[in-house]
Amino acid sequence: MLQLQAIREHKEEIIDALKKRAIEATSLIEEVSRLDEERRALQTQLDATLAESNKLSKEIGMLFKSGKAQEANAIKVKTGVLKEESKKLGETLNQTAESLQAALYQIPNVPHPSVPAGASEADNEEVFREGAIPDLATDALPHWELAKKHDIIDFELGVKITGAGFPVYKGKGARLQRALISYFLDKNNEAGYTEMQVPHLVNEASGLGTGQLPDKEGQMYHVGEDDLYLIPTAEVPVTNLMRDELLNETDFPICYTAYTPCFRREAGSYGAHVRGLNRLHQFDKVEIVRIEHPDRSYEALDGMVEHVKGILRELQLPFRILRLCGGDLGFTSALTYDFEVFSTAQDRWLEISSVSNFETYQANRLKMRYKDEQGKSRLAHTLNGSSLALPRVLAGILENYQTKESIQIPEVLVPYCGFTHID
RNA sequence: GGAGGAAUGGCAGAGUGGUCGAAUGCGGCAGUCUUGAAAACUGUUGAGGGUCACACCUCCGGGGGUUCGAAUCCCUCUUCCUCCGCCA
Repeated sequence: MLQLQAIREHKEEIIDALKKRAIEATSLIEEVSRLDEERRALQTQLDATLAESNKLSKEIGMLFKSGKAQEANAIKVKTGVLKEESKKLGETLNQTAESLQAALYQIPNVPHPSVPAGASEADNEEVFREGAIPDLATDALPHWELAKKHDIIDFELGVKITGAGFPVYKGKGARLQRALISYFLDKNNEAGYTEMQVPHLVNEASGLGTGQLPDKEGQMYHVGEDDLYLIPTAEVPVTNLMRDELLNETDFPICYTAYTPCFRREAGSYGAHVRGLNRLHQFDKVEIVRIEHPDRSYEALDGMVEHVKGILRELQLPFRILRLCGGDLGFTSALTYDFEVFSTAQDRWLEISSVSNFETYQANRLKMRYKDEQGKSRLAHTLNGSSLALPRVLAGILENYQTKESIQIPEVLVPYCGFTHID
């Protein structure tokens, strides 16, 4: 959620910057401004009424104490009127505040100056590329066929017990998954991220805090009976750890990493591009989250990008980094870098990590603040990134490391797996 | 699931229906002392709205009610603690 003060002070700049997202926000922003002014006017009116009422109440107290009950009762008539008045004003004020909130929820974050304008992923900007694309045999297989050939992932079995998009990992497939999780967590720990184990279900307040609600409830599994949501990413529980916290400057940076399964309904996405591991309802991911001082958040973002780079280098997977254009940028993000691994057998790039700076957008909803040198409370910056998402890394490994008869295990993973190849 | 108790500032913890945004301690900040630090002493220190700045308003877990007036009384929800039941 954008800060009202920012909208008051930089209305034109914000409207202008949002054009990069290929949206025209003028009317929404104007609506917010109007409601904001209305709300403040009502608040002032209500405050004055309450002030008057408070004053009279005190007088009544004094009069009763000195035995002047008759005078006191005379004033009571006045306070009765004021009470009616403030009740009405309060109701109008609440309605206006709710409308204001609703309008604010509809405005996405303002893109960072470096974000290229654009309507779709076609306008994303490649900023980095590394790693040789392996020269595979012409009959190289996509991962879903490799998975079947080596009997390491069973999609049909998942369909039987749950439904499409819930694969069952078997034998060395399952062990490779576990190896990847441990390896990622170890790398993140080494880089200073504190490992956390968090709940996989969250309440509504958490979903609102990181911005999955109120807009994207269709993407989350909802447990109606208990009104809880299955997490679509560890970002939600981990970032919400600091919700409603008032931090000190010396607390920064706060760096967390967590492994969790992620649950996504992915309503309406079917077809060839979602085959195999490309898009799942349940998948594993290791996430990194940072809470930063506003002055250092972009430095931190660069650090996170370098960190993820280092992991992909060790895995020796060919990858590229994209700076997302406005149209492809997530609703809450100010700047996002996507990492993509080249899947040789599918001849396409697969997104495996997304590293973002949300600036104060999430912190504003989360009421995540810190005290600055002057003792003023200010909003912190939140960042997160996948480090890394398992299925597509697995797809990349299977496809890029395949030989005629087996799949080699990347060297760094061998100590974690306990085997050197899958045959 | 059943029966009791509790929820107060960054933390701990008092609180009589009006003078309570709230004692006290710890912590934080500033100062005195010191070569410096620690200790001690002095002062200061909740959050949000609003204002150029004041004024003023709101907030004692959430919501509602009683009252001229609620941290304090009532209802309700949530959470935590104790006991019982069930149980990985």
